[in-house]
Amino acid sequence: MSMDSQPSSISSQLAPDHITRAQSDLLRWYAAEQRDLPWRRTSDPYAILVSEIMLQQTQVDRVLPKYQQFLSAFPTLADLAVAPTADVINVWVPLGYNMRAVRLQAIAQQVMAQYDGRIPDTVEGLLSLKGIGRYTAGAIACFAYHKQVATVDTNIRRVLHRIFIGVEQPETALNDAAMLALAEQVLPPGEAYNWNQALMDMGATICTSNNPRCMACPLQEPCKAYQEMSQHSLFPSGVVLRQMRKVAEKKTSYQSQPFTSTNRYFRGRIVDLLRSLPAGERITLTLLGPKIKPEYSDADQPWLQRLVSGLAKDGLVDYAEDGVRLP
DNA sequence: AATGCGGGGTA
DNA sequence: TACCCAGCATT
Repeated sequence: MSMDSQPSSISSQLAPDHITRAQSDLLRWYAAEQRDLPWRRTSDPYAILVSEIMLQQTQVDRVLPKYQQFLSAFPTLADLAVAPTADVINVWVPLGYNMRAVRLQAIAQQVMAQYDGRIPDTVEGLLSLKGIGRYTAGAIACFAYHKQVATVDTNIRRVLHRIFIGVEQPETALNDAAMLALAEQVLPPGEAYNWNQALMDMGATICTSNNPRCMACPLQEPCKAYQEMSQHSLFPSGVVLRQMRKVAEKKTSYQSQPFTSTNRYFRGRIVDLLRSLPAGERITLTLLGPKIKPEYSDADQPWLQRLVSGLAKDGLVDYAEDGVRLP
């Protein structure tokens, strides 16, 4: 067999006892140390959906209060589907990535229309909803419907790499398909829910990106990265990882403009300004400009118009002749 | 494969 | 300051 000249299947190199050891160690740790999170106390697919959209690129601590507020404002999928979009955008502050709010409501509307109000329970069905990618689809299938599916987010990617491959280096990075294959290979039968949650708890509290607490880690023995680093006396690991990141970053380093001059910054300013207006009220671009940019001049009008058009295209604002407002 | 998209917390 | 984060869609 000469088929694996490519490292296309890292999982074929994994020893079965290595896998089972990592599984039992991590599941035992999770049983004792798991975080108490509200979306782990429910299997309401709608609540899980809300939590997963909020958690995209957003830390748990920041989602916690907003999760409760959002469910109070829109207790069911049907409530969310018929709510004014402006209300949804208003509740979203300050989570950021405001398009998520619009897409979440669009998902609710699509599920009402196409799925009789029932959120799909398969990865394939979930992927048909705009705003739900492979991670979120896997998470909802697993956490709401207890399907035995693997799913890979940034935490799980990092933790699996360190346990089963070693310290992350540019050459050892797996592409998405290979990483998902690894995640499927090591998924403990019948334990997908606990395993996926455990990997994320591990990544968030012990096996962090820059400064992992390896000395407090319950997987020292089965962890390839730990063995690697201890062999070369590379602890404390945070120093090593940060150093490696610096080297990797050198290649792609570029001079970026200050955030407060970016498109993204001003989009945020505009939406935030519109949120402060009385419900339904529009504001003209001429009045809007100086409110989001102190040194605004007439020459900036085309710039502002492009900005607002972009927001309208994303469904974040309602842009008409006589001004702009939340949709 | 690269880019746009928010915002707050942290070293 | 720069980096980080339960990603996704678009190009």
